[in-house]
Amino acid sequence: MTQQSNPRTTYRHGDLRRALIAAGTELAREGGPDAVVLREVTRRAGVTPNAAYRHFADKSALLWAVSLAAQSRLAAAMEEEQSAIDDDDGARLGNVGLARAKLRAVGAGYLRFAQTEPGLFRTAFANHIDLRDAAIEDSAGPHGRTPFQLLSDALDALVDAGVLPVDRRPGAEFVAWSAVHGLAMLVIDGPLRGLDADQRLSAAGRLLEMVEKGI
Amino acid sequence: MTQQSNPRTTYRHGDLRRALIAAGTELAREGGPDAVVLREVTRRAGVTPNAAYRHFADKSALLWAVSLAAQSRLAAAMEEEQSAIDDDDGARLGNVGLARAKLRAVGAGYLRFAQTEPGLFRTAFANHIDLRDAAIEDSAGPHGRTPFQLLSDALDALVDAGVLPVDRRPGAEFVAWSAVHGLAMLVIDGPLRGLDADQRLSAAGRLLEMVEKGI
DNA sequence: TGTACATCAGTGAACGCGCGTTCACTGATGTAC
DNA sequence: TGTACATCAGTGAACGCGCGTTCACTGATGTAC
Repeated sequence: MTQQSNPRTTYRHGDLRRALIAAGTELAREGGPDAVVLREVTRRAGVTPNAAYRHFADKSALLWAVSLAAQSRLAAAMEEEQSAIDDDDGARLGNVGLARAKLRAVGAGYLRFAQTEPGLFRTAFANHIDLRDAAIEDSAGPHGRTPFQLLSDALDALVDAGVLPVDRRPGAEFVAWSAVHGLAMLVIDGPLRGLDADQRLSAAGRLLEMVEKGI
Repeated sequence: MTQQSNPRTTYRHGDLRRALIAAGTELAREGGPDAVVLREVTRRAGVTPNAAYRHFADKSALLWAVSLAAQSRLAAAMEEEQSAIDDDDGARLGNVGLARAKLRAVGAGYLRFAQTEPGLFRTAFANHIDLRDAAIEDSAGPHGRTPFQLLSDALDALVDAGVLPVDRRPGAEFVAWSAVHGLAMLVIDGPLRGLDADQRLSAAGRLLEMVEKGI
């Protein structure tokens, strides 16, 4: 687990920057953004605290990098959910059904990630980062799309399929995102924590239904 | 501002518990839950740090009390928004319109509070408190209803008015709350921070519209 | 191919800080007689 | 009404802790000749 168990043979580390982000991500996974403590990160990387300053200006720069990594994993979870829709489904559902399914997958992936990785989820939103910023390539998933871009893509597809009127497209990502994000927050951190898996799934289904109907 | 400017003449404070909660609430207002630091709270109350231990078991008990106070203010903001609907409106809108307006006011009050008091808003949700717990009277607003109860009341009224089918009532608070909570979080803390007042208002309107249509 | 040397990633020790919490105490208040 | 006393809210001093950050350093690496 720790780098200590796999000790450096050389004086130099080799890829400390990556190792620090990895250790920080692991800490974030376990305890959210507050758990990303510089000294503990370096400890896990098997390195002196001050070594981190060769790679990051300060602690907040490190946390920022960890947050981007968390966003990237969120994007990956969303893509994964989408790719579970295979070609057969596509043929069966038709253009309209497929577009709906893709949007639903975006939301489902988002909610699944929040529930299975609450620490990373909270870290992704920790530093007041603007997720819409497409320039931040480190926050993208396997296919190079950020979480926000994946949502936008799905909404665009909904317009292309003729499901969503063009004049309702602007601003649609805000309300769709809000609904899904809110449920995620209430379930992992907030007053809906008590819900069991079934209740959560049904709330998620009900919510995605509301988004489809009300958007 | 500080108790120092209004120094105790007596050895005993008189109402330290209340004063500590007030100071803690002020700190939460300024910087969210992390700003509620025991030593700073006592400093503002003009009292030694250890004096707090006469009234709270430890720091987390103090933060809990502050969080309840924040929830109470949230409830007050929601009630305030509702009471802006006067009798004239009621007569004009009719039963159905009034029920809709009341629900909309719940959401609008929630969003307004999040935007004008982001520190308190975040503190209200800080300690993994179950907002549904009706027994916690300290979190209620002026009329003795908690935020969750106000939402439930509004949804019940929607059923009574025949707007919301009875069989869609169960679980409705989860999705309605999620949508509003999500927008609040994204706007105050998250990626929608950049929105100006107009954009926020329009996003809020659009969101509440989605809830009404999709619930 | 071998040696001298500049580079710069990581070391080791130390700093000041503010935190939450504990201890034995003091002295204002309200009550019993 | 006046005095003795128990109560307990707030004091003063101190603790150990882990944090982020800075300093002058060391020694592995890659490059120039």
